[in-house]
Amino acid sequence: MDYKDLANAIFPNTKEIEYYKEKYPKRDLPEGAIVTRFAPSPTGFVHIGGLYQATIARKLAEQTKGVFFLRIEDTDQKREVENGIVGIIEALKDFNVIPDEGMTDEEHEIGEYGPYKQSLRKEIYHSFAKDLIEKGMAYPCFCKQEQLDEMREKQEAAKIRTGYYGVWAKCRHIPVNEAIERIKAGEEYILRLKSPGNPEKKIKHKDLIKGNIDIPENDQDIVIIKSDGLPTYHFAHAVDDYLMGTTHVIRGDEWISSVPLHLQLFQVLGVKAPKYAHIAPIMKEEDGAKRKLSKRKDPEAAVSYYAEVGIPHEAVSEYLLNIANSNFEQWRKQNPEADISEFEVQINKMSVSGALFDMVKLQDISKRVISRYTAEQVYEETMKWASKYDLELKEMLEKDTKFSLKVLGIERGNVKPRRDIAKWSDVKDNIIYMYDEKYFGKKQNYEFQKINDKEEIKEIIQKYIDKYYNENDDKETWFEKIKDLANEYGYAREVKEYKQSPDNYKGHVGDISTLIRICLTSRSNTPDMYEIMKVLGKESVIKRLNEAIK
RNA sequence: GGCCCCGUGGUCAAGCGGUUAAGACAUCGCCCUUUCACGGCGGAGACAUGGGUUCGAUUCCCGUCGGGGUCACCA
Repeated sequence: MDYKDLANAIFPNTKEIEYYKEKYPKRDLPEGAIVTRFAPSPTGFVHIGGLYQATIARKLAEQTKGVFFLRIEDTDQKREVENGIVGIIEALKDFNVIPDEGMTDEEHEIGEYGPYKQSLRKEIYHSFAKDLIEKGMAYPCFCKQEQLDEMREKQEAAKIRTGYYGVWAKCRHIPVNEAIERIKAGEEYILRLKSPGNPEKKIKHKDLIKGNIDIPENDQDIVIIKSDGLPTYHFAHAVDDYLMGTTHVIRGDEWISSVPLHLQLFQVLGVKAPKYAHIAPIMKEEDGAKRKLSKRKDPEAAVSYYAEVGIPHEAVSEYLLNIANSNFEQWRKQNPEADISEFEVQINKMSVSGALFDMVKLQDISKRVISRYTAEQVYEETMKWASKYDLELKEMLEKDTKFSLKVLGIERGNVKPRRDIAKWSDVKDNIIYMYDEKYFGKKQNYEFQKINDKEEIKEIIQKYIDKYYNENDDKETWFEKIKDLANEYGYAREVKEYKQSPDNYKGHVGDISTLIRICLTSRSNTPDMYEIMKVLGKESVIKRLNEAIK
């Protein structure tokens, strides 16, 4: 009895690994092409850090005319979530991260290197596991969970390294014929790697982001096939990324400590390992301590959050690129109109330590992005958002599209566009006072400023309506008239005049226009008042002014 | 605890033995301006710490401190 018999006892009918090696030939790609992937578990939830990795991976593949694929890592059935795959695909799509290969919905996929869902690749893993057993590099382990726990306790008590290795790896030394017998007798088992590593020695690993790191070799006999027949992450990673021709593995740096194991796996499999780029996580500060953005505690950890509050996906992508390569900012300054697909990501410029997530900065970027939009784009995007999250806003906007477009177009499209919308959820509060149906019928709270004497207000506004306001005036005339009005009531026509000799005046033209602004909108801060009056139209303007002095 | 990574203003970050230590966001002041937003100008604000190496260290080495990651039949 030898390893071959053992292998056959465990996997009586699997294909030879040669079969798979031929089925998935080396990819025919130009020199230097990067093949990479995003490989999430199908929980439906995409973490901002995951999107970050996927964004980088997507761009790297694109830049080198390589391939970016989506692989679903569903080897842990406990974590399965219904429609988890679609959730991920949709989330990626929202941010314009489109895989070249991989799952396209819960069942379908594109690409020649599939299946792209690990649970469908069981036989493949079995073939490779069998090959390892034949070579004496893997073995069945019959240890029960309790035995493992007990072992750990002993190790902890003795203050030595925990785990299944060396003398602790009891099943490693079970004779082949005994193992076969126990398997035939129906005893439960899993498969472990017979690690050839020596922790006294260190491997030198050159990470694309972190640079040189020396880590002790792995000597843990980790499990490669679980009792449900599915592989562990580590084994699946090695087999899949070999077969799928992955050249670069881009993943979170929590994986860095398993690099020795992974390298060893590729080594025992006798295949070339990919290059690794370990990305620092996106962190959050809480109570003075840094920690990873948490799925449970931080709503902003989920990419869906940004859609919910209405931050445009370009803004999120820009922010992510900004964290990835700090020269992005400079590039954006030089190419304000360019599409972000034109920006080239350099992996070696990525930060080695985790950045704190900065919502303020994101919103600043978002304001910039939105300020470049036309009124039509703002309308369209806001409508998209509102129809999901704010029906009142949707109704308000679509009731009179032309009017809404005019409202959204105020101080937009010029050289210095307004920069006051960071997210679609800001829009409503920004413009609601422009809508008569929302404005009237509600008690307005006029917070008068310098001019707050009721009688004086009444007089001034009435005078403005009767004598000065004309909806056909051009901006210059319109403002001249406000100056005249100011003058008539003892307010300086020019602010400068007033500042030179404040004793001669009750105030200046600014006080008058502020008064009109408040009476018109019930707000003291608004965009350009001339434009507002134009958009509102005569009827509404007069009605509003009258309402204020009622 | 073992192993690994990291440590430049509040935040993100340039820097790679000699710099007045960039820039962006935030903050403050001034200017522009009928308010706000925009824009312009300016201010404050940093190399965690102790030892080396060196003519010279933010840059290189070691220790300390601090932060993070990882030690599963989860990924």
